[in-house]
Amino acid sequence: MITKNIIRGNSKVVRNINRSMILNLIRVKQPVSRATIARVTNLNKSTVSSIVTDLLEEDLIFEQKTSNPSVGRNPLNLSLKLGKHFIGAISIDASLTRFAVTDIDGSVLGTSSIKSQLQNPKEFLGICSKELDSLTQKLNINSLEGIGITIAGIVDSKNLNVIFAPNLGWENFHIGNVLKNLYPQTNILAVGNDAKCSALAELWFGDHKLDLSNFVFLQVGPGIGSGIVVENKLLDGEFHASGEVGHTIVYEDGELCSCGNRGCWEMYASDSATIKRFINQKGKTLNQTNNISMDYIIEVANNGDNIAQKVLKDTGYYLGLGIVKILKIIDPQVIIVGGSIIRAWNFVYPEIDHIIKIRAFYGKKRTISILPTKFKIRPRLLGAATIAIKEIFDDYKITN
Amino acid sequence: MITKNIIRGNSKVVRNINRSMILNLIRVKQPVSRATIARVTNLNKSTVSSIVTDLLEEDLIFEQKTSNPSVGRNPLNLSLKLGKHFIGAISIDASLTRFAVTDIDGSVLGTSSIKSQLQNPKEFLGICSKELDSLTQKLNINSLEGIGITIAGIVDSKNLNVIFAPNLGWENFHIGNVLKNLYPQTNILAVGNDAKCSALAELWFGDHKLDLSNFVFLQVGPGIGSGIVVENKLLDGEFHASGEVGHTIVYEDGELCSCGNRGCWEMYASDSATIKRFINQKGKTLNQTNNISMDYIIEVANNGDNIAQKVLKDTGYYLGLGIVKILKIIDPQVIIVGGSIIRAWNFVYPEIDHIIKIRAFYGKKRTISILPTKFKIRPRLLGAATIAIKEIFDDYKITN
DNA sequence: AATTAGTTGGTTTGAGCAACAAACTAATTT
DNA sequence: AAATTAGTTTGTTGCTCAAACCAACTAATT
Repeated sequence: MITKNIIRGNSKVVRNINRSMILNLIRVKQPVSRATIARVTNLNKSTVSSIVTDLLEEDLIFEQKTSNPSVGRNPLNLSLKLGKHFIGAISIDASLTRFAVTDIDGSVLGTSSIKSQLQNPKEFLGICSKELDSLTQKLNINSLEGIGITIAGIVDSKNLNVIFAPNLGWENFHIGNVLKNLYPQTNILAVGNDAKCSALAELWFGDHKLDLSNFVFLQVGPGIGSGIVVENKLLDGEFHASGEVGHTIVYEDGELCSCGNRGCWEMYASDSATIKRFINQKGKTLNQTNNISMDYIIEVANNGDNIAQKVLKDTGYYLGLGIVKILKIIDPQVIIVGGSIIRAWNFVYPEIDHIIKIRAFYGKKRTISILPTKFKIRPRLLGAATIAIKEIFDDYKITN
Repeated sequence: MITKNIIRGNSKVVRNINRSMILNLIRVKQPVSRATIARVTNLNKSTVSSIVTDLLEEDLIFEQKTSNPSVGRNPLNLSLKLGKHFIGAISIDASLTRFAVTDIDGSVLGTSSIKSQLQNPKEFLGICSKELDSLTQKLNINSLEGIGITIAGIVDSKNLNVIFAPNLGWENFHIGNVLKNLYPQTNILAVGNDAKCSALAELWFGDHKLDLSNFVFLQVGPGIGSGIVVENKLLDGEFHASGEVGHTIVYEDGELCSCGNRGCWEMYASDSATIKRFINQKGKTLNQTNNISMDYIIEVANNGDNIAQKVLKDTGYYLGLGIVKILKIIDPQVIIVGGSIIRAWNFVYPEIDHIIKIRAFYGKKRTISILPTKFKIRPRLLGAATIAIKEIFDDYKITN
């Protein structure tokens, strides 16, 4: 229904919209002057000045003199003020739970990690909160402006509810209530799916040269997940389950998957699948098979191991099969890939590119970039920070 | 980039947002009173009155007395005013071009059709304009408020440019320029892809009980296309090519497709594929094979023909294969299907449903409806009207 | 070195617009 | 007549906007 989820306009909303537009502009284009902001936003100079005054008072930005090489009065450069507002990020995985404290520009101030203990989610969140507090204290930070958590599973981010996280064994867990108890003072408490939040992290803190607004983040790990961004917004899905690409079928009657079906994409292109193929093809030449990792395969491939190279190339081919399906349905600008596999990009990418060239754009004059993520820390951990930071910067937007 | 495509707020924008919110509310919930509008929109009563006065003056709505069973002054019911503003709709196909004139509620006042002559697109549009004019005159209508056109191909709706329409043999045809010449007086000239506009038609004029906002319209014809609606907006795609599902591969190394690849979905689930399978399985028992149509197959299936029934059931199975892929990526509320195949729904649907139950929601407690469209005229023709009507009703929206 | 014109950045002022709140009128039931 | 609901009128508030203004700089001229 067209009348759903529509927000009425009034002067306060207008102010918030313009405020967040200016704040985001400063974040992305910093340093930037009031005059430039007025030019690119089409807002009146006086309006910009008024909002900038507010932002300065809120300690979100600061002003700095510059020398302009051209004529005229020198602009006053505006930039984000760091060291004032801090964010706690938690990424919960089946095995490991990672922590980070970041500034509002996504820069990481410190990290730590503990083993996940998932039997009692409420209790475990208490342990997480202690770990995050100790990390915060170690960094001499008094308090956190917001806390973001990413989870490998289906999450209702609006109602802070973990709907279904089979890898964690959690189902219908109202994480929001627990968080509000642990952090009664903290205004911003945000939870999201790991792949979706990784996509958000790319949108907010990824390579700005890419000018991302429509793209897919593909998370390749033990399984395959994705986050789809359409016109700067996450595609959430009616039941918060969009982008569950790992179990799309690429080979009818293919390999049996844990989901009960045959031929799921992640039976071919995930890390588990790559490792399994490597072990199978190596046969008995391997001493022990139980600790073969992606890192190991990539290392021996780089050292000239033919089988490892073949296995990685095949993974590239399999990745391509699924990526083409995504391209045809979503038609994104770019696909960004995260996971161990990107460290084998030299083996993997040519295969992906090849299959895309054959299959994706018959008759159409276009190409697409498939790029590895450039983040230094796990995208899902930066994603946890992003989903909280987003609430500081983002407000309503006007679209058509 | 987050700062792209953002519109600044000011009082004019606010007025337009609230105006279109109220107008759409009247359209969907009519008849409805000012008081009710104020309640559901949270707008102030006086604001509602002011905007309603404007809409009455513009002849878009009218007022009617009612008797209220409860206490208090009786509300004045507001409804859309019909018979004032008319829309011309054109749907251009490889073989046939259809015309309709509709009112602003999407009700069809008259239709006609001509053979498509696609060699010279500019000339053909001239012929179309004459046909539409004569239909308009026949209906005693003076002028059209807007004209909408749907095309089987990739269309840049913003710039009114047909980028690539292989079935029509058109490429990079700036249809907007031609239209502006033919209709210099008409403010609203809109062009779109047929499947996408069919989805718009479902959003605007489909079954309101469904409360659609996230769904996929699946167009099954000689090929398979789709239109994806996310939060009441069409997913357009970076190159306007989203939803091109017909050439996603369902069988690796399957049937050779005209696109050069093997195993494309439309080689199995389209009408052409269904007809081909019917002819093959009937073998030499058919007198002539060149005029076998979907209608024929459905008719004999209803009359008990086992092979026809089997062929249609198989089409249902194949449709299911591709639908599951869409579900996993988009996670819509509903999928609405259009095309001849829906007249065989009793044969087709159980197969679709069966494969979805097996494949789509492993471990998750949910279901999804796959429904046939309920429109009386071709969805793509109503879609052509919709894309023009949309411009009367829709303006900027505030979202978050 | 001093002066003046021109240019650009940013602020102040007042006008205009739209939503809002509160007080009002209107019409109906109990 | 009292209560209730619908819709209008009036004055206020908060926003953006336009234009005039001040500030600070360069470039050209004296």
